[in-house]
Formats: sequence, C-alpha cells, structure tokens
Amino acid sequence: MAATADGHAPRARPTLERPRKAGFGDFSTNAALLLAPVLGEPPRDVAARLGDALSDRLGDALERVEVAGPGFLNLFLSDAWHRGALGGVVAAGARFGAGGAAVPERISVEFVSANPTGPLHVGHARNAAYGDALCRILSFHGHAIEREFYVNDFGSQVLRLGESLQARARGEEVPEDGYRGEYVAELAAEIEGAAQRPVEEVARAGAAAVLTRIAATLEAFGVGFDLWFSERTLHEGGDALVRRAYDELERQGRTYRSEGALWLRTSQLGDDKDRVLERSSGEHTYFASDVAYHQHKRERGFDRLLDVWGADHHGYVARMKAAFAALGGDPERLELLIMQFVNLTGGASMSKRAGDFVTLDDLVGEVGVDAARWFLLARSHDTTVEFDLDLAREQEPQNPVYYVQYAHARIASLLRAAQDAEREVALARPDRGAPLEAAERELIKKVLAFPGEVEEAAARRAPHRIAAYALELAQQFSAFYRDCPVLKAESADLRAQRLAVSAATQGIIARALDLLGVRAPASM
RNA sequence: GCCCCCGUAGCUCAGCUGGAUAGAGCGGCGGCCUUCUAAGCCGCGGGUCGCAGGUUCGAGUCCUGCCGGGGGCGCCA
Repeated sequence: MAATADGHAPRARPTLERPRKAGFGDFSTNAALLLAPVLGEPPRDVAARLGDALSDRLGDALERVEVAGPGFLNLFLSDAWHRGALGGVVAAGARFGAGGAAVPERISVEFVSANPTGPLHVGHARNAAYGDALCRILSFHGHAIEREFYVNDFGSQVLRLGESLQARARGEEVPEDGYRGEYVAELAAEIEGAAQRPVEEVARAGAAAVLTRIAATLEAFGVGFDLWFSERTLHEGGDALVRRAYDELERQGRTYRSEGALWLRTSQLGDDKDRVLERSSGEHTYFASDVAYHQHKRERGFDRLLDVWGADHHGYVARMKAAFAALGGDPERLELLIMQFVNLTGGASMSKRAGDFVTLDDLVGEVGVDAARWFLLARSHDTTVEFDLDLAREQEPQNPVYYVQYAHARIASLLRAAQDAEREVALARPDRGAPLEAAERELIKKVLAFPGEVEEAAARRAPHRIAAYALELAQQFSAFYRDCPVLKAESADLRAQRLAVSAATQGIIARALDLLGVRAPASM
C-alpha cells in the first residue's frame, strides 16, 4: 500500500471481505476508497478500473463486478466457481475446516476444577460445557490439547467436609461453616467408620467419594479429562513441588520474609500488592498450591496454558499472571478465561453452602444434555447467562438446538431416500454443471464459511460463534429445502448436485454440533 | 475507593480486525400440511445500539467521562 501524499501511512487497511448482505457480492473490497486520495481521483472511477483489471485476471470464476456506494467494489463469483468450491468441500470430507491453525501448539486446558466438597451446580455446568467445547474446537483446529481438572483436595474446605460428614455420622449438628446438603448425609452413611475415624481420614474418603460422583456427572454431560491433578500431590514427598516452586522463585529473587510469612513480589509484575505463599503459621496458602501447580505445568512443556475460571476468581488473575512471570514464564502464554455467572431463575439458589441448589444433574434431568449445553454455549463466555429453568423445561421443543438438529435429521432422511449407489455417484462428482438457484448458491456460500468460523471461534476462544453459525447454516438449509427440490429435481444431474450440497451441509452441521458436544440425530 | 464483565427489538442474545438500509431466537398478530420430516415455512409489527463528548471519509464497533446492573478486592479456598 502506498503512503498518502503527506507521507504518513494510511490509517485504514484495504480489506477483502465477505459482506453480510447478499446484494453486496461474494467478496467486497474497499481498496478503491483507500487508493482514491492517493491517486487524486474519484473513488468510484478507481473502483471501476480495478474492476476491469480483476475481470481480466479472474476469467470465468467471476460473474460480474459492481461499483457500489461511495466506491466499494463488489465481486460476484460465478456458478462454476461455487460448484468447484463445493467439490472441494465434498473431497475434504470430515476434514473440511480442520487443521487450520497456522502454528499448531500443545495446549493445556484446565477447567471445572470444582472443589470435591459437593455436587456440581449450574455454574460448573457452564464452565464444563465451555471448556469442553473449547477443547474440541482447538483440537479440530489442529492443536494438541490436554484437558485437566485440578482437584482441591488439600485445603481447609475438604477438612470442613470431613467435619460435616462426621457430624452427620454421629447424628450431631453440622458446624456453622460446614456443608449441609443432603448428599452429606448420604455420603456419611457410605463411608465406613465415619463417626469414629480421625476427621482427616473421613475428609479424604469424603472428597474421593465426591470426586467419583463429579466424574460421573461430567461423563453424563459428555465431558472427559486426560488428567485429574491432585493438589495434595503438590505437597507430598521430600521433593514436594511446592518446595521446588519456592526454590525457583527464590532463585529468581522474587520472594522475601516479613512478619513471619513468605511473600511473593507480585507487585513488581503488575499485581496490586505482594501475596503470601506461606503463612506465619507455616501453612501454605491456596495461592502457593496454584503457583506450584503452574510451575508443574511449565515443566511439562506446554506451548500455552488456558485456565477457565469463574467470575468470582477474576481478582485472582493479576497475581496468577505475576506469579507465572516470576517463575520465568511468559504471561502471554498463560490465558485466564473468566466465565461470567449463570443467573438462574425459576429455580433454587446456587449457593453451595445452602445445601439446596440446582445441580448439573438436575439441569440435565430437566432439559437434557443437548439443550443444556447449547443454552450455556450459545452466549459469549464474558456475558452473564440468564437461565430460566421453568422456561427451559416448558419450551424444550422451541430451543434453537432442536431446529439445528432437525435440519440434520431432515438431510439424513433425504439421503436415506436416495439409493446408496446414487449417493456415491453424486459425491464422486458433485459438480454437474447445473445452474444454481439463489438459495442453493447461498447455502454453498454458508458451507464455505465454516473454516473461517472455526478459525474465529478458536482464536477468540469463542464456542458461541459455532452455535451462531450452526443456526445460520440450518436456516440456510431450510431455505434451500423450500426452494430446491432434491429428490424431485428435474434432471438426474441436478438431483445429484443437490444431493451433494445436502450431504456437505449435513456433514458440517454434524461437525458444528460435535464441536459443541451436542448430538446430531439421524431422525427426529 | 480500585479492578473485571455487561448495558443493542417486549424478553434472551449475535454483531468478526470500524464500513454501505443494525440481525437471530422467543413472545405478539396474520397466513401455509393430498407435495423430499409442520420440531417446519411465509408475511406483519417492533430499535434515539445506556447518556455525553472525541477520533475518522465512515462508529453498535475505537478513545475519554458519566449513569445503571453484576462480580471481585483475606496470612479463605
């Protein structure tokens, strides 16, 4: 791009984009708008010349060009180009849109990480759905992903669980700051000798039992982990990881002693103030565990670390980043993704201590895995989700997820109706040279947008983009289904071509739903 | 007081690196099933993009300041 007359670089960059409105062509460029002041000519004249040049260059891939508005140049691609592109999609098969990452990375994604002191609730459900979908998207995009669940099985919370369990087992009142849910009584009955054994043992057994339940809940929700990392292991053994992290920090000159406690100089690295690692009592803080845990992650050699946290942890971001830098890490490679809250209405409180809250299991029981995941994933992670349980329960069939699944099922029905041989023939040669109806061309365009959507969703850590795209694709298929007979097309070629378009669409709907962890049924 | 997120249609939310008449779902009103699944389709109505400035040829989008909502600021986890 040439500099402007006054020698400064132009502020805006020339773009080649796919306009939202169909009337503005398949591609649109603002190049003429930016060139005009440099050339000293009217933007529309520049656009016209640019259009002529492109027409010569692109040949029959281009149907026509249009100068529009203040000087945009809109390019309309031909049917031949669209059919050729469709052929590419069909040929790519299940790999269409996959592996687009320019620099594949080995990434650790830590999510959920709920305390093993009670059942998962709706907030955890959002974290689980988001983290899982993010892993699926990043993996599909070409990254190597490891999924981790950090188990806080060491601190005072677990001890309180033990006290609560013991109280229940003895038929006593649960302590003021204890856990009161019904599950506590259930667990107390399950754990042998809960009334007599040392409270630490009861706590440990209780946490293990809760964790087993959590894992089962997550599995039913379609969420799995490669590693369940125990906080306790950070503190065990002579060469405890916590000690090693302290040593490393000391070597880097980042720690000091004051008032009997060991402090980390996080304020030198962007935090508001320094933080305590080891209390004057000799106990480690929760922060110390996290520092050691992240040091352990560093030692495992990831290119990037992602932590999915609840909104109540956002005050923790600065110190964690600072600690990561203090350990010698690049804070840019530690991403702390904050999930905003799920505001539950029409149901019970989400307070964990209240003992009466809507669990992930309850949620799934009410609306099913697919609707629950869709609902939690369809919104950006940094906006609060309004989840009306009554509405979700009553309006299940109106949920957009069913619309998308329905489109998939319809295509499956179409393909079933076609003979196997015909389907294969259609997919072997999708381009039959038949002219494209408007709805057909729009559907192909939507299909072709998929890799870009994956790229966007991966780069922005934004699964909700996939949900939005899936809905749009399903809508575009509905228009195609309405306007373009497939099985009843006038000619065999047209029938084959439309079968290919349908099959390609089906594959992408299935893939998009899979990236969200939602099923793609063959019939509904 | 400081920090983070949000403020777009009656409700719930999209809106990608600033671009051309601001979109969807739900809800409302009115139509469409001897025709590839009506869990569907079509049409209508509905918005000073919180407010005020600023940058720009161009701002829902970027900057500043207010207002409103949510959350967080512990030698708790």
